[in-house]
Amino acid sequence: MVINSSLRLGQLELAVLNYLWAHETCCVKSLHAAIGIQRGISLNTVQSTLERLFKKKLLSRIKVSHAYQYKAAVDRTQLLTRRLDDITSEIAGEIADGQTNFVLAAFIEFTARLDDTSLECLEQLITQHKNKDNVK
Amino acid sequence: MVINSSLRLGQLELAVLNYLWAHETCCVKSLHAAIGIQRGISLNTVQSTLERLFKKKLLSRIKVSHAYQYKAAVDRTQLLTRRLDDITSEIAGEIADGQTNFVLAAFIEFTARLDDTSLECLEQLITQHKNKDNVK
DNA sequence: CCCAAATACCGATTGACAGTCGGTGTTGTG
DNA sequence: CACAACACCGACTGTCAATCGGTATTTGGG
Repeated sequence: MVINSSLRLGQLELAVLNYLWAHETCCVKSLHAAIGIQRGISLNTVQSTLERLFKKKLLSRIKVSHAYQYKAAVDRTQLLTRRLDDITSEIAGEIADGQTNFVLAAFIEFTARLDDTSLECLEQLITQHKNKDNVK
Repeated sequence: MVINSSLRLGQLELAVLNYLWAHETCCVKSLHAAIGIQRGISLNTVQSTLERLFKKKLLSRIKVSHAYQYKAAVDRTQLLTRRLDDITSEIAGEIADGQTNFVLAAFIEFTARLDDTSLECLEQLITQHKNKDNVK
């Protein structure tokens, strides 16, 4: 019995998502051509991975004639936000009030390492986000 | 062959870390008393988990008479920062220049959900971090 | 100095899950 | 309506956390 609903993704699953984030939509065959062949894996393997991702609600699909057309159901930011939820609640146990500072500290720490302008960029995004709220 | 050096931690491992973050240092026995007994697991299971965490360099230990005294080798913020590295590079493939905006966006998104004052708090931390750099 | 209890360490087993693919069922289209 | 293209199911593997029994080791007391 695992309560942990944490969204664990394998390498192939991530590769599929990355491809779909860059290419909007595609079918199993072209995905296999794009990321499967170079890995020496069969079309069926790609197929299974797509089905797993579909069951996880990370992909949507519509049937076009024979084949499904797959599309990412979440974007990078959404998935990353979900993963942030996962790991912070793992590490914090519960995100209790006032216990969130270490999370923010890690954000700053991480952002500062990216490059020289990242912290400024983060500040701008905060300002933008506040304005968005006001407009609402 | 798995290149993925990603730091995956199980629930018991996390529980151990959480306990050690709150209690500085302790031995296997008291850890078992604190978090093992209520789970109905044996002392050996706790022991194995501690060893696994030690091998992962997440705990340090010193021998006091018979028993080791274990201590967290990383704090919450450090571990979270490492996990941030993991998941962002998973989701981004490579963190290329200029491709980091979605990460910052997720940080903002996540922070904004915490509570009303979190974004202000984040701004303050940014300012503090900048000042720290200047002083250096 | 040696024994027994406390403790560490090793190995085996289980369960979950991604990756992998063969085989079979289904379904449009010529 | 038959065939090709595709989806779906089931099986097997590898990895890793969790679990614990058994054995080696160490130390404090007699």
